[in-house]
Amino acid sequence: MVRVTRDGDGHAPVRSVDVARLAQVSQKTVSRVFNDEQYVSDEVRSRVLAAADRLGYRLNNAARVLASGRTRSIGVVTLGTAMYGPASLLMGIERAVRDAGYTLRVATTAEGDPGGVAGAVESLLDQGVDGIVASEPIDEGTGSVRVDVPVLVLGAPPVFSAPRVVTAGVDAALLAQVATKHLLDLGHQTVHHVAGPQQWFSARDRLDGWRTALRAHGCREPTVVEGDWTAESGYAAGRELAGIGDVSAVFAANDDMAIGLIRALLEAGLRVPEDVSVVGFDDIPLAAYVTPPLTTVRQPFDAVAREGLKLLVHAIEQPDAPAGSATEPPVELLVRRSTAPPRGAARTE
Amino acid sequence: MVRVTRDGDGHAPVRSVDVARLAQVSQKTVSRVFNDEQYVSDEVRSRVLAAADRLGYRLNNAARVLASGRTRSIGVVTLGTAMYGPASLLMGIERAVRDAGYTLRVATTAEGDPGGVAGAVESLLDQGVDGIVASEPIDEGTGSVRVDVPVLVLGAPPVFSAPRVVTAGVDAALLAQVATKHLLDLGHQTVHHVAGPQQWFSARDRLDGWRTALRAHGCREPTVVEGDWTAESGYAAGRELAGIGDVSAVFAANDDMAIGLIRALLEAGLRVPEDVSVVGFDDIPLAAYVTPPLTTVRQPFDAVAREGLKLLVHAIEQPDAPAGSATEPPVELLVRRSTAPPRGAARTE
DNA sequence: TTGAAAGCGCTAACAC
DNA sequence: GTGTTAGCGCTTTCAA
Repeated sequence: MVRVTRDGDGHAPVRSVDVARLAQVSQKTVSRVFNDEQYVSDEVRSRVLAAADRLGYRLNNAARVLASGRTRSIGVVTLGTAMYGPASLLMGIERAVRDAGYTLRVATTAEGDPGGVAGAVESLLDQGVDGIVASEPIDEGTGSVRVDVPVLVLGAPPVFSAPRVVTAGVDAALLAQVATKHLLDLGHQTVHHVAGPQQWFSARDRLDGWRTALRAHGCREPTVVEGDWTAESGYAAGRELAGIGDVSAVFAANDDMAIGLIRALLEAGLRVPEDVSVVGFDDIPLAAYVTPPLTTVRQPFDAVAREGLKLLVHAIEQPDAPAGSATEPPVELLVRRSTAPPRGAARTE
Repeated sequence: MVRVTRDGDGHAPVRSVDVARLAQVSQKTVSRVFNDEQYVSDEVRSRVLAAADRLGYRLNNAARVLASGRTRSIGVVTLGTAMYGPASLLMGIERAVRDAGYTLRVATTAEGDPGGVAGAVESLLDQGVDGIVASEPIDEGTGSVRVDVPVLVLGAPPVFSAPRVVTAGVDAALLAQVATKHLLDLGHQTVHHVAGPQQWFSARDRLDGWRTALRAHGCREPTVVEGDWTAESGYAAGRELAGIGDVSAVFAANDDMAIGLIRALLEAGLRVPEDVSVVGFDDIPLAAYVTPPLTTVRQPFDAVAREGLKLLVHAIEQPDAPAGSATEPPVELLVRRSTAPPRGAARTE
């Protein structure tokens, strides 16, 4: 199913001088018009625009970048996956970048790709960007990468050495704590945890939050089962937990794993939430529609991207001004139907 | 949660002449080394590399693009959403672009954004790209956009006027037909359809495939319910269908809507698949883990992106050679637990 | 195998 | 308000 259409070629490369000649003005005036500079009379402006339109003129970006030293583009390093979290963050970044008047360059890293983040950053730098966004970089233990443009790190500590490193992100530990506390408040003796891969900073934060909540309630801390964010790994974790026997509440580090987990519990003959309560993390669009509808905490990806980018653009455009700070987005716990008080209420099993 | 680190600045802009001076060669020789051209002795090459390394030299991309007229970058126009389909396609494109030795520029359109695709294409052209990928452009009825670089259209007819327009995509109609036929073969009298938004070509193709299958079996064609790809709209469609009464099988145009649909059926007291069978479309990673596990057809996003990009790169690099053609990916129907023979077997209700 | 010269198309700094 | 003059840092001839 492939069609190919051949079409006229031979386009004459139109430059600003050509437009200038036709409009009977200097080349610089054309430049002024196309940069929305002041000091151009309306009459000249429209003459230039008309000429440009007639010739099909388009400003040459490479020449502009070379002459000005500014690319007006921002590069983002992200994990090359369609998983809801990373993809949402990427889309939020794209929107924010565009709103700020920049263009976007993307470089992805595969998980396990050695020197992935560092390599991706190098490639963006080669392409020429005014700033870089590292979206949920995983811990590669590479020490730090030297970069000469401002960097925004989303969802991780500042692992770069750059003129300016700005970080933003939700307080994942706090969200995890809220999720865990919800289960504890329901009366569960303790809460098991299906964690994300521990090279991810956000996975560690969630684990920390879970642990904090348990300690605050003086609960014993069950062994953690580690997944890889996929529903499949959640399913495997679910089989493992179903085998243990005394599991009454589980906090999964993301919704996908929570859904896989629930599936495994169901297949093991356990009902959710009657026998086991499950809380997820992210609030993916499907969370409210799976069976049972999933209780979870929301990650405000858009807000994080927007806030972070504001800081980055500030660092790019006012290199000497102090950076502002991102406002903390509100915590949202969405209680749906996958959680309930433990069986037999206030009775120990 | 924002930390800012201030770091040394004052980087001297190192140019190839600086490297040349230090290595005691001409600037052109430095250029040769960095472009992996031949006719450079090993000794000179290593001297240049050493000098470049010492100075921290990095080739200026804008200058290179300006002088060569080639950007070695490809732009992609995509819908700015984290939905599984578009996001998967984007990730597949990114990988394919990188493998082909190009860099990626992204421009998104919001649905309903007037002149969205055309505007996004313009912006990519302004940035300078050697080729453009239109990923599932929706029908804007804008006639055609004039572009002077090759264009790859994914999942839609060639709506551009360009030197070369190449299209690739799965045969959505065929997949939809297979999905529908599966239900019919199970013994269902007819199959209802929850369609995607009809400005999407792929939504229309799925509708067409469904219709074709029904006709081939001589079935009556129930009224179509149109959703917007979200689980929420699938849920709404489910409530509507549950009200009808004689629905025994439904083909949803994507998995998200199928999941929302199932939720609504369940809430209306209908069991899936005992009372109603449901088939989705996409095979999202969660499909196998929701309850009940969803029968669906798989969209091979990666293969489509890879095949399409091969054609695009070919069109960019050999403008005069005939375009090859994409090999059709195999159709995959994944029968899971959301489909079964109708209640009461071969009996009309 | 290496080098010299001439732009690529624009913006910046300064005149008028 | 508008024009002039220099580059930006590279690749492309063409010589040597």
